[in-house]
Amino acid sequence: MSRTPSADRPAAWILKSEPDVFGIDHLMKAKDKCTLWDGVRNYQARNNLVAMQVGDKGYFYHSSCDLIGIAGEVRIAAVAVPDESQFDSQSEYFDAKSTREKPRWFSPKVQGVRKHNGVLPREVLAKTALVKSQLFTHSRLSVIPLTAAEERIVEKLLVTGKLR
DNA sequence: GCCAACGTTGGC
DNA sequence: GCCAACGTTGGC
Repeated sequence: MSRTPSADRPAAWILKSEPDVFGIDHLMKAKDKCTLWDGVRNYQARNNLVAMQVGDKGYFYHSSCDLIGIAGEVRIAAVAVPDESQFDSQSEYFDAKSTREKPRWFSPKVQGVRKHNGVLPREVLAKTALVKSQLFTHSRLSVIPLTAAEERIVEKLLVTGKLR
């Protein structure tokens, strides 16, 4: 996986999580507001996690819940390291085909920046050009890159108070 | 709880 | 290498 600097890199990421399991509140209360983003077991999402660089911006997205949408902002605090849970036979994320020499799954360190003053609902995002983003075209992908134009749309919606 | 989308697995 | 079966995700 190459790490080409700036130009064609995403302007921001969307990180999905179920708030009942781990939501923005959990992140903001964590030590240093940091967590290792583990448990992702999808190759496309994995590739996105590995492409993340320190300082990258992300949006914390609540999925599979009452109020689906963007709930906060995060930043990447450290590049991805092998996801420990893949080696743990007791873990639900255990992967028997993964080895320490050749890990399959990786976890960047994600730090909470802020919890928004409400949730920017998915249905609001759906009314914008974001319908063309992978958030909508790849509904099951849990780690999603945003272009600069897409990020601007999100920022605008946040500023204009489309929160619920 | 249902179901569509879609990624993964395994038989051939 | 194809493709049917199966499992999972996630919106509704």
